[in-house]
Amino acid sequence: MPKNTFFNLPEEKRERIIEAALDEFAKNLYHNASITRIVDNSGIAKGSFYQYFEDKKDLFKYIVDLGGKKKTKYLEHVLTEIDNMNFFSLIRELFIAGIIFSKENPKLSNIGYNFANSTDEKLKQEIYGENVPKSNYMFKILLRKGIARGEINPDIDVGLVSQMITSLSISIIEYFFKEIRKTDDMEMLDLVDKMLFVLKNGIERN
Amino acid sequence: MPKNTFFNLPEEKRERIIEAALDEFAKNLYHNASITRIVDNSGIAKGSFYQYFEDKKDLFKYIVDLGGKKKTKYLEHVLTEIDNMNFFSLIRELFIAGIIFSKENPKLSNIGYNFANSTDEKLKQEIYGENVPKSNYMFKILLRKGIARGEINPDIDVGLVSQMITSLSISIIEYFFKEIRKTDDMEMLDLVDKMLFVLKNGIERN
DNA sequence: TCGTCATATGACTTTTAAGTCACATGACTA
DNA sequence: TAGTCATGTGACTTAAAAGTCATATGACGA
Repeated sequence: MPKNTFFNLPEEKRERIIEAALDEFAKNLYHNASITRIVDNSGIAKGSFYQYFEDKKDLFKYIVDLGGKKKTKYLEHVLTEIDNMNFFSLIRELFIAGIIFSKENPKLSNIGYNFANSTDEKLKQEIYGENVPKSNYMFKILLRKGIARGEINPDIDVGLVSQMITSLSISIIEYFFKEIRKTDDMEMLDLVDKMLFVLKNGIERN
Repeated sequence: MPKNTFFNLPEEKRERIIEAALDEFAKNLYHNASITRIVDNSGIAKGSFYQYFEDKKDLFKYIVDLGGKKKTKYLEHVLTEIDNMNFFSLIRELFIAGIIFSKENPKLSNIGYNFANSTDEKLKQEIYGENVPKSNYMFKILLRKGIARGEINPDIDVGLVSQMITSLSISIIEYFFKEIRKTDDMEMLDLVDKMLFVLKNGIERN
């Protein structure tokens, strides 16, 4: 947790520091990111930084947490509908919310994605603590509900398929940024629907 | 390219250096990996290292290339069958070959995977040069052939689906290591077939 | 006006890395 | 045997990072 001094700062200054940190951590993985550069780019003194944060990890955890909370905000309205919508509609809304989050918060999204994929398990433990994000787990629950309701083929391997969907949910964001970029939202919705069609029906010609 | 001195080394010593480099680069991303540790762990002097390699990048490129060539060896016998096998059999063999490569070369596989996922485009350009691996592209070709042969639903978005398959081909390796680990090969084949079933038929209950 | 306290500062210390270089070694040649 | 050349060496140089600390500032209350 940042120190009180950080939260006492005038908002404009706090934003400047967060912006510089987002830039730095979006461009560099944790170990390669430089506090010196963050400090230079936000126009504060090195010493001041350590008035606001315990250390580099403290800042990084703050940023990762910001991202997690913000992403949760994008997803939560979907998850309240969990008992009112069928499986594929839920997944559709989750994918869309995920894409919009990444579109509106590209740096936060990038930082979270890179960190989640990093292999430094010790650092992950320190940063995530109890809050390890497990989208796998969420999809497992949704799949089980879907099977119970008769929407999903009960013969599937739920563990494997939830991993597949997790991986597709990331993949669609990558594809979106790589191939579509400055699109109108219609194209994005079209992409999501195409992916869901494949997930529903497969690609074999019948 | 390593210098001639490196290739003139007795095999045992060369292997020691490669082993130490694999360890280091598998544990740490490029920027965080330490030549000093590689040198210590392989029992050679710092100065000797620079007799063998131009610099850190030279070694890393050599290791990444090793991985690429080795992986190609695992895949190439499948690709010679491209006109004799149907789409799903080809994909099946490619997935299996990929898993076996990762199983038999976990460090090389890890290094390649992490590097391919890294965001340092400048470094990627320097390391890959012309040889940027594009498994997407391979799947695109296979999909087009599959559509031409009437095996694949012609309405799919080939670009999107090839991205999906690329992502699944990585996902299955992750799942294999996470959930199955010390398996007999039957379990692995079962996993591949389950994933392919979903890709073929989707998960919706009919 | 004076004193106090939270905040601001940047030169400094320490650590760790990549890469260099003057010199050592030892096998093979004339 | 003497000389040469490829190879081996580790202390050294340079660079860049995280984190520290003695000191400065300035707002506010008495």
